[in-house]
Amino acid sequence: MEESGGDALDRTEDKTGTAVQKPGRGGARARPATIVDVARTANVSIKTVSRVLNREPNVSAATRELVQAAALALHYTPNVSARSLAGARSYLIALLYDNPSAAYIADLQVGALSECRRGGYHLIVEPFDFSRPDLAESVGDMAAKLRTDGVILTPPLCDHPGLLDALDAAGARYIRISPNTEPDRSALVMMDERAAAKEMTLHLIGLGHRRIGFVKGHPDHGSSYLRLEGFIAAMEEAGLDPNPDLIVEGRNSFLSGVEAGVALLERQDRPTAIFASNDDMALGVMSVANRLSIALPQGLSVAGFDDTPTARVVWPQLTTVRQPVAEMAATAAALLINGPTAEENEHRVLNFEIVVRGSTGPGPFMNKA
Amino acid sequence: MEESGGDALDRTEDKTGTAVQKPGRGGARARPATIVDVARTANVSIKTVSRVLNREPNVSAATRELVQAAALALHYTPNVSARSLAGARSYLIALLYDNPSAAYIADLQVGALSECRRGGYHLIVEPFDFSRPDLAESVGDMAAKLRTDGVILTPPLCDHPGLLDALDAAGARYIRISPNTEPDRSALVMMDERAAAKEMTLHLIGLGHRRIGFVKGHPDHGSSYLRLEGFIAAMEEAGLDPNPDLIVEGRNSFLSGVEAGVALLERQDRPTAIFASNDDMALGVMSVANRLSIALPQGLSVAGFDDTPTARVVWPQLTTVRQPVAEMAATAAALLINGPTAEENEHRVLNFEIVVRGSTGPGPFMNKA
DNA sequence: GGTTTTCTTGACAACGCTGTCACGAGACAC
DNA sequence: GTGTCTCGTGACAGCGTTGTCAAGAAAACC
Repeated sequence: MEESGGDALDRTEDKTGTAVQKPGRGGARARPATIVDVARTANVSIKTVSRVLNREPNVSAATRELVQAAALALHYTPNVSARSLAGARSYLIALLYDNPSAAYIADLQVGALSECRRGGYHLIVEPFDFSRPDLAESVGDMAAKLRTDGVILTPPLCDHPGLLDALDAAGARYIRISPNTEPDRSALVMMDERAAAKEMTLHLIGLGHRRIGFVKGHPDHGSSYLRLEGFIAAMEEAGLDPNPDLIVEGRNSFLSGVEAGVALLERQDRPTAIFASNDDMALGVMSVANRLSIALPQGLSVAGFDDTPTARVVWPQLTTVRQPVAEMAATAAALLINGPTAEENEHRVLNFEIVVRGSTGPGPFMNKA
Repeated sequence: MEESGGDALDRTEDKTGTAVQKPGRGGARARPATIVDVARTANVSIKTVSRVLNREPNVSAATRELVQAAALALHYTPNVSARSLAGARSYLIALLYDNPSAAYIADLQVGALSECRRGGYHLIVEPFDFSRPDLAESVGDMAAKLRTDGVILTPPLCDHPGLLDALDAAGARYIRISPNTEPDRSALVMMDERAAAKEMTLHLIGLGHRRIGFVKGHPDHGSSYLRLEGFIAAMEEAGLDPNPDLIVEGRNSFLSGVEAGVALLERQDRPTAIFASNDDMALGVMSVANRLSIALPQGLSVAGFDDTPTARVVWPQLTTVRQPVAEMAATAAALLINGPTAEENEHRVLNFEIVVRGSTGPGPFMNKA
């Protein structure tokens, strides 16, 4: 029955200098404790160990403690691959993106990872080129080979119809973050972008601005339209006519912001405030103002959207809208980990925050009381 | 031959109310093709399929093609978990970090992921808090449960001695990026930071600057010392005495850069150029100059280190050192995927690049010819 | 007290793949 | 023609878990 003799898992704990390192190939990996070891130590069946580890019901308190003690003593950690192969869960969540913004992705990861940790899950990141012709196919393959318990889809991937089909076909669960199409197709986590853009516009109007320029976002991004809608809604609500000449289209990049800035600021009746659909473009506008020696915020107010790290690092610091990106990802991960809830395609709407910094200030119609 | 009948993947499309949904668990996922299916289709044994897929020798060309065709037709992708469980490789690489810089991590990922794709590997990202007391233990657990084929360690984790011990004990292969301690303990990928700092300093000197300020990096980061060394070496090589009063310590953050900038620029004999050990601090210095109405680069040259995205987005754009971060990660991943080479603890030194932009310009001693 | 129900536990068969070993068929030597 | 190699292939046993099912023990019922 024993064979417990030579088994004492050879951790390298005892580095007394003798270090009997296996000679063979460099690094012959030490065999980690398995569920069998734990079962033997606790004197129960492996199935019972499995039950304790998975918090299944119908295990006596005494047995449970016995097993837990054994697992702890042996430093046992269940092997993810074996679990995935044998059971229904893989303890893997994939985060898919095709997004040029490092900050955005990093924030997403922070949020998703914090939830993964809580649930003993691991996060696999997979960038995909939105314009690849075989995008849907390769995402489907990924889902098949990894058998992830969930996929988090970020813009713009979350709006790729073929991709969603492929995921459905593979039977993969997924949650979309800030999608713009087919809202009822899956559970999703989003922010009210329209309301945020509206509130930011009202902030500018409240400062006394009337001639306000707007830089639209990339036409491929659905949120571009929502943000524009919010802008227009605010203008109309304030009784202002949004001048179409002051609405120019950008492509979300710094450079396109520069171009937009030139178009808006070289006009004779140049706006006294400009609201750009994202921070990078707002920074482009700011650099143009700088070149034209227009002082901020005295000569021009500029507002952005996203609260990228750069927003805090320029002078003056940029007034912008903070998206709860990490929180959105955390919510998505939690939804995936905890499985489908009562509500099938749940929609979670998270709160934004208007961050007022130095780049916006009183305009010509400010009521100086 | 058949079995194509009842298989038609049960989309939830038809939510007509009758919904013959398998009663048990919701969402019964469509079964992807397995190696058995391919074997049956190609009329060979599963072992032969395995051989073809793994490019093993001793398979006739005819058989190989037969199997490949079958695999393609069935859209077969090997299951990662099964491979990992049965074989020696897990096709998983872990990227470990505890680094506040989103851009740095994003670049690392880009590089590592590109190599992973090539080799059919997947990347698992795992942030770890450097100061956690149980850091080493939890990293060891991770290695045990995931059985990754390799771990990429980034600063500052790559210099945590206990962590390296734990990884060694778990028998995990790892490669460190830009480590500062125990260079011979593992394979590593790095850049010559000292040479880069030296070259940047020479650039400033070449522009005619003599009184050059230096902002040191965070004392916990070993690279801080290397960069300082490079600065001093350049000064001495040019016959200039590095004035200790013009060398101030930062903590790698924008704010610490602001503090350093104040300390340096409010002096009576303020420097005509400042070289900061990273971009964030350089930007802090720039914002101070801005507030003090010192024009760049006429009144002051500023240089950074890292080439963060922000460096291109400020005005004037920041002269800085580009680290090949993505390339370093790609190299590390490739090293892990392709297994140990002849050279045991290989050291790969990659090239940096001095990126001259608008924030540096001629100084008072510029030779106007 | 006998019967039914509930709880606790373990045997055993997957999961989808790779590693090991063995076997038959040619190729080559003598 | 016999023996020895090499090549191409397949049987089969795991890898470390979970799911299913059955069985014994304890509790609850009438």
